Amino acid sequence: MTSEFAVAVHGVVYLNQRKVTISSEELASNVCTNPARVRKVMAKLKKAGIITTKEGLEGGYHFAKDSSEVNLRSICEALDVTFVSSSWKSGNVDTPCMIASGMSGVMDEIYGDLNELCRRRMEEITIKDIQEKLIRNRLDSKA
Amino acid sequence: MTSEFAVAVHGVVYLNQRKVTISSEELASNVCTNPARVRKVMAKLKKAGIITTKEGLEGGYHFAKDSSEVNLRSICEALDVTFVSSSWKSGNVDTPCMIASGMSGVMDEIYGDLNELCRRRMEEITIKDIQEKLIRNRLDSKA
DNA sequence: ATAAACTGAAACTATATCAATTACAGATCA
DNA sequence: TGATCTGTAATTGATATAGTTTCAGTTTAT
Repeated sequence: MTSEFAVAVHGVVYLNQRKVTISSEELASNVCTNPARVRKVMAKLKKAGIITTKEGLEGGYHFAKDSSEVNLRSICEALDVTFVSSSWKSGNVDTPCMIASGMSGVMDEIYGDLNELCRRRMEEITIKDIQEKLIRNRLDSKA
Repeated sequence: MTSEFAVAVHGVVYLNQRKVTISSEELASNVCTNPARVRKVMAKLKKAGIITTKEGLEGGYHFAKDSSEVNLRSICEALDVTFVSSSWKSGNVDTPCMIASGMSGVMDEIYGDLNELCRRRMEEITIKDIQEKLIRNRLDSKA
C-alpha cells in the first residue's frame, strides 16, 4: 500500500504535540520526506476538516481538535486509503470458463471485504492512543 | 500486496474442479500467467501439504482434500502472505524526538495487527465457499 | 504597495518492486 | 533411454511510488 497514511498519522501526531502552526518544511523534516509530499497529504486532511491550514507568511498546519476524538478511520477515509489490494488480476473475464472469468471478481470482493474490516479496526484507534503508545514504547526500550 | 495469493487460490479452485493431475502449463493458461510462476507458488502449497505434486511424464498438481475443509488462511500461511504493509518508514529511529524515532514502530505494530485480523477473516472462507460464490456471481451476471 | 514566506498543484525524474522470461538440473515413466 | 514433467534460480522488463522542481496564488509585516 501507499505510505500516505503513515505520513498523515505522523503529521497529525506531531501537530497535536506542538499545538502551534507548523510549516510543511518543518513537518517534512520530522517525518523525513519532502515538503511537497507533506503538502499533498495535509491538503486532503484539510478538506476533510481534520486540520486547518493557513497560507502566506507564518502560515502552515494546525491541529485544534481533541486528540481522543479523532480516530484513524477518519484519516484513512480522508486519504481514501486502500489497505489491501492487488492490481494484478488472475484469469480473463472474456472466456467461457467460469473459474478463469470469475476469479478476479471474487478476489476483488475479498479484498474489498478486508479493506472494510481494516477501516473498522482503525475506528478504534485515536491520535491520543498513538501518543500513549509512543510513550509506552519509549519506556520499554529504556528498560 | 503480491498477487501470489490470487494465483494460489485460483489454482486450487481449478484443481478442485478438475480432480485430475494438471500440469503447470495448463494451470498457467487458466490463471493467465507463466508456468514458472505457477510452479513457484504451487511448490509452497505442496510443502504445506495442501496439494500433491508428481514429477516426470504425466506429472503435475492434484488437490485431493475436501474443499469445505481447506480455508484461505491455510493458503496465505503457506505463502506467508502479507496483506497490509509499507516498506517506506516515516521518521528516523536515530533522533531524540520521541515522535520521529517512534512512529515507524507504531505503524508497524498497526500493520501487524491488521494482518492478523485479515488472516482470521481468511479462516472463515473455504475453497467450497469460493466455488459457490463463482456460481452465484455467474447467475447474477446473467440476470 | 510590495516583498517575503507560505500553501496548492502539477509535471517530470529516479528508484524499487513485482511479474515475465529463460534456462537447466533432477525426477518419473513409457 | 529419451520425452515430459517439476523445482529453482538468474535476468530482464513493466509498473507503481517517492523525490524533485517549478510556479501560481495567498497572506502578512513593514
